[in-house]
Parts: sequence; C-alpha cells; structure tokens
Amino acid sequence: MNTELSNFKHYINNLVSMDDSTFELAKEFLKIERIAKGDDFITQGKVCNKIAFIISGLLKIYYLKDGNHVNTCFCAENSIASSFESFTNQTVSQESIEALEDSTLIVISKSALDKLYQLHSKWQEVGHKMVEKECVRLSARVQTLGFDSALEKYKALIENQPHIIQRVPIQDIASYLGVSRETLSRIRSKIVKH
Amino acid sequence: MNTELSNFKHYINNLVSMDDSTFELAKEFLKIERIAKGDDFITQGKVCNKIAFIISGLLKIYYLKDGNHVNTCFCAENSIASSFESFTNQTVSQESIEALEDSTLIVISKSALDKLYQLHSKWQEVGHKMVEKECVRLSARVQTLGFDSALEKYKALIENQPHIIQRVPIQDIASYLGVSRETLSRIRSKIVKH
DNA sequence: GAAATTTTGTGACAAATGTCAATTGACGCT
DNA sequence: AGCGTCAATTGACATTTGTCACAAAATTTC
Repeated sequence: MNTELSNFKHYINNLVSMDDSTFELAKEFLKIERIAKGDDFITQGKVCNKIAFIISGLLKIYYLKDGNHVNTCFCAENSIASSFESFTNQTVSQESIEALEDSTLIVISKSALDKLYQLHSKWQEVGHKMVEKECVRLSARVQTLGFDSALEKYKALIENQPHIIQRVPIQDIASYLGVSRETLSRIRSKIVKH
Repeated sequence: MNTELSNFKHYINNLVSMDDSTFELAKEFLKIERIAKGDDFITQGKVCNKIAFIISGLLKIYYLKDGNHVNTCFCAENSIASSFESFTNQTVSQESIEALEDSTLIVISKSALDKLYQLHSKWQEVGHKMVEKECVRLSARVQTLGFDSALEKYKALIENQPHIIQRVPIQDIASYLGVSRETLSRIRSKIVKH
C-alpha cells in the first residue's frame, strides 16, 4: 500500500503543496481496487459514487451511440478516472469506464471525499484544482475534435499521449478521435511511408 | 447598479445558497463595464485578469486558426464570460472575447476574486461550482462536436440555446458548430422545407 | 432612398471521410 | 504446423462536407 500511496502523494503535491499530516487524513478513506482487463470500473446507468487514482494500468471512458462504443477518454497511470458529471451531481451516469489493461486503483467514495473536504480545506483545494485541470483538458479536446482534420487529430494524440498509440487497439483510438477505423488506418500508413 | 446586481444575485444563489451579508462582501469588488458591439472584452495575446457576469447583451469567445475566427462559445445575459485557462493560470490568452451586441457586464478582477475567496469560504464554493458547471458544458460540447453530424449539431444548438439562432449571424454559428457557412445554410433550408 | 457593403443562399465541383466487402496479418490453442 | 478468431489493412464506391464562384437579400452608410 505504501509504495502505491507515494505516487498518489506526488500527484496531489503537484496540484497543491500539502504537508504530510494533512495527507495522512486521507488514508482511512482510501481503498485499493483491482480491475481485470475488460471489466467495468463504472457502469452506465448507475450513479457513479467513486473516483479513482490509477496506480497502474489503463482505462477507457465511453458511452454508447447507436450501439457502438464512443470513447471519450483514456486514463493511464498517475491520473484520475471517474464519470465526472455523475460523480459531482450524483446523477445516473451516461458513460461506462472499462479496463483496457489489468489495473490497480486507489479509490475514494463520494461520501468519503465529502468528509475529507470537511476535515481540511486543503483537500477542498485539491478537488477544485482537479476540476480546473479537467476543464483545461476538455477545452483542448473541443478544439481538436471540433475543428481539426483527422490527420491533425491523430498527430495531436501522438504529441500529447504517445504511449496510448502503443497500448490501445486502433479501433478504440479511432473512436476516441471521432473517425472511422479505416480512415485512421489509412492515415497511419501515410505517416509511416514518410 | 442595484437592479443589475439582483440578476447576479439570482445567478449565485442558483449555484449555492448564500445569505445577504455574504453576498454584500462582493459589492466593493464589482465594477460595471459596457462593451459596444464589435469591441473586445478580452484580447488574445494578453493575460486575462477578469471575469464577467453578463447583465445584458451577447459575447462570443473565439480564437484564430489560419486567419479565421473559430468560435468556441457564445455567452448571453445571466451567464459568465472569461478566458478560463488564462484567468485561472494567469497565462497568455489564446482566445479573444468580442461583443456581438452592445453589452453590460459586472466585472471582477482576478486579484479581487482571490481576496473575496479569503473573506468567506462560501465564495470559494461559488468558484468551485462555476468551474464544475463549465466542465459539464464542455463535456456535452465534446460529444456533439466530435461525434455528431452537422445536422445533429445544429439541432442540438436549437435545443440548448434557441435564442442564439435569432441573434447571431449564420457565419458565426457555422464556426461555432465546426461546419462551413454554406453547409449550415443548406441544412437550414432543408429543415425549413420540412 | 440610392449606393456600397456585408451577409446569406445556391449551383458545380473537389476533397475528406464513411461504409461495405474482401484480404491479410497476428496470436493463441490444440 | 494447422486451425480458428479477432484485429488491421486495403480497394471500390457512397456520402458528407468543403471550396469557389456568383447571385440575391439584408444592412449600413451617406
């Protein structure tokens, strides 16, 4: 548990500076959860009442459109995964979160997080920063998804999350970029030839 | 000033319940700013150090891509306008905000807002909620922009912000939806005939 | 109110991307 | 090695959307 916690601590300290005793407050609320490849962390149709810090592994967030998976996000080690809107508003989640690799997560429940917020305002600040970060990520995504060509979108992905290309099936990447699997395949072969 | 403030108060109370005395704390930090149609509220290349609540009028947020305006958001009365990333991180803004109509704004500076946060944690909560709201908006936008057809995007706009159609030139709407002016024009004529 | 400017609509064509079908390639299983 | 399964590639063609040119309509300016 302790080696796993240190990665989490690093992540937190990157958002706000926090002394050890404040960090310790969180310990009693955290649980380790392991998800096998292919299994759900969050399931569409339920209320999402937990948020995960990813120790190792890789998850995808997706929703269903006309029966197909539409991937909205890949979440890799040292980042956060949750169904954001469902978690904050405690509404039914429109999306599922599934493990693309065997994954180990540090999980905190909504109710535990609310308690933690009460214990120390520093943790509130953490929550605030996390949401801000998510906002910035989404803004960038709006720009590429909405206004860039398929090629530009693929290049942006290589730029921002190069490891994803290696670890995720091409069909999942295509869905994430909002293009067909075939189009992405053609883009790749063009790039390779260069 | 007071009639204008009451709209702002309503907006705040919709995010968190707040008693009058806490609301009053803000008064000394607020300024009224009027922007004529066509003028900038925020200019690309500068650090955005203010955030506006819109009393009346309409603004668009845009950035330049290959010399063209790309509209990322329309902000109408009773909502907030700012260059979010620039404001929170105090970095140079990639986007400008321009008035599409003569507009009246309640403006608070970054430094004033930070002071207000110190005065009462309730105001911090307001800030937190505002960011959360922005996140939810952006998520919805990622879905339509990235994965819906031009027709679906236009229908979604009619659904969510019907007044925009009446008030904004079609070329600005096209840019907002990530389609060409001509394509949007054709979509409209199809819908009318039905 | 006429002229000038801007915005919008429409046709013809081009480019980008999607769809369908068939093929190839990778990988595990026996 | 051979088989089966699934993922990825490729070709042919359809559809969507973009681009360019120009006309019509609306708006602004004088």
